[in-house]
Amino acid sequence: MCFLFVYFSNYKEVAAPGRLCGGVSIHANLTGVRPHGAPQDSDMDVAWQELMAITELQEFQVPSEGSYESTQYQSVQPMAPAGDYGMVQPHCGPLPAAWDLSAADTHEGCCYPEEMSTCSRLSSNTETGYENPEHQLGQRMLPVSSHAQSSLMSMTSTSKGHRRPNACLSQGLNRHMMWTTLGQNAPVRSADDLESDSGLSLGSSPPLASPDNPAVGTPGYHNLDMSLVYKDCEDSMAEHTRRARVNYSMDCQSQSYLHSGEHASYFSPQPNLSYPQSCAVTSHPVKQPSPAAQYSVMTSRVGTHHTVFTKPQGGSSTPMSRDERRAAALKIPFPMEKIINLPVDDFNELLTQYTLNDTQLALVRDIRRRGKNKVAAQNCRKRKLESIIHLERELNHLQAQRDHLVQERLEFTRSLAFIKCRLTDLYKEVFSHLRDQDGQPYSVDDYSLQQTPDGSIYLVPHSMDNRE
DNA sequence: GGCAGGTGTCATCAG
DNA sequence: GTCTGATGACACCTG
Repeated sequence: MCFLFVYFSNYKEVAAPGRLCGGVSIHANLTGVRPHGAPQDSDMDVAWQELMAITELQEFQVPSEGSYESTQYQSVQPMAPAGDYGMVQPHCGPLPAAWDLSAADTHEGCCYPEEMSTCSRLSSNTETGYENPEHQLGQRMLPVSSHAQSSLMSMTSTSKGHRRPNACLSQGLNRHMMWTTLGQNAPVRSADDLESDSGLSLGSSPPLASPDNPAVGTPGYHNLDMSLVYKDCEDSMAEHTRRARVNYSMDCQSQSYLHSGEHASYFSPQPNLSYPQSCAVTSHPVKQPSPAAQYSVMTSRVGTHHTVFTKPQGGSSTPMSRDERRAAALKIPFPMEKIINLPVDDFNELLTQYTLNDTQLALVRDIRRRGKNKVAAQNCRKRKLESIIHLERELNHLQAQRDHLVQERLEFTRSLAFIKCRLTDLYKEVFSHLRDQDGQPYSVDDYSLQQTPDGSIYLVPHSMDNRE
């Protein structure tokens, strides 16, 4: 046995809004005090008649002037930049001559004295409205009448004080009282009057009166659903709105008629979708950008950041939303922005400053709920899209990483094959230099080279390999 | 008319 | 128990 020593080489990552502006009120409309010189358009008349046909609405009495006139201006506290209420509408066309509000008595008892025609307001007093918070603060009105305040407080006192002033109002007996009071002449709606997406909270609204729902018709629970009130008045307004869409030349009139022009900026919980869309526009509708793009984040209270959306400035021909129409119909004495965006404590405090009936309170709470949910849904969808984008980016990154690893494995495989080939060549070369005692070369078939731990290389016959 | 995207609303759940 | 935000589901609208 010979010993050979062979050496191998090695391979080697968001105020108080303060004083508001005046305007023609739904109250005036509903009580038959048609604004002097109101538009005579037949469509307007139809809408008017539809409104007047709502007996329930006629029954709504504007609370004593003390409760509205003197209290609605009472601000809670500075809340939002005034300009966010979007009272500046530079593109408003001429006010119809008939709308000389100064001569109209419809302001008396009007729950929306702030809803003066945007056009006339702009022409007469540009500082009115929300543009000037300091001015608004200076115009705070007298506090709520003691009667109104005490009555409401007595109804709403809870263990949480102002925290939930009317938690008991939106439920239970008070609701029955409400239907009893309001349900005497509820119109019967046909099935096709119902919107499939009614927008009414089932939890806060009474059941619909229908043959299928006999319980509703029992004494003390008259067949009035809030949706009837909502629906009937909103139907007429919606119809009006649809017509207004068709005929833009009616815009100015329609806004004055239903004060939608002001409502569009005053009652809209959503962005005002009217941009420089002048009343003078008479034909082509203006393409509206995505509402989501119009939301903005603002600070409503000093030191506290609240995410709220604000209304873009300007615009007066945006159709009123359902909630806007409902709020208008029920004479909710504060803007949608407040209803939706005020912190809960401020919101409850606001409610204590007005005398609202159960229907109004329920509507306000529904509006607040829907408004907040709307924002939540928008945020949710935004997060969803961002999440999708993030996942897509991560997927792309992981695919790239996978491709890189596959490529790397391929290179390692090639390298390994090369090394094996090289080793085979060296093996053969070593064998070619080996000779036995007789000077004869060793056969690769009969012998193999093996290395010991100490680095020594041995020539081992296959017969010995088999034994091991 | 069908389709896709956007939006509002409701129901439900969790904190 | 109530309130509120998040979210799925649905309906509607629009291009």
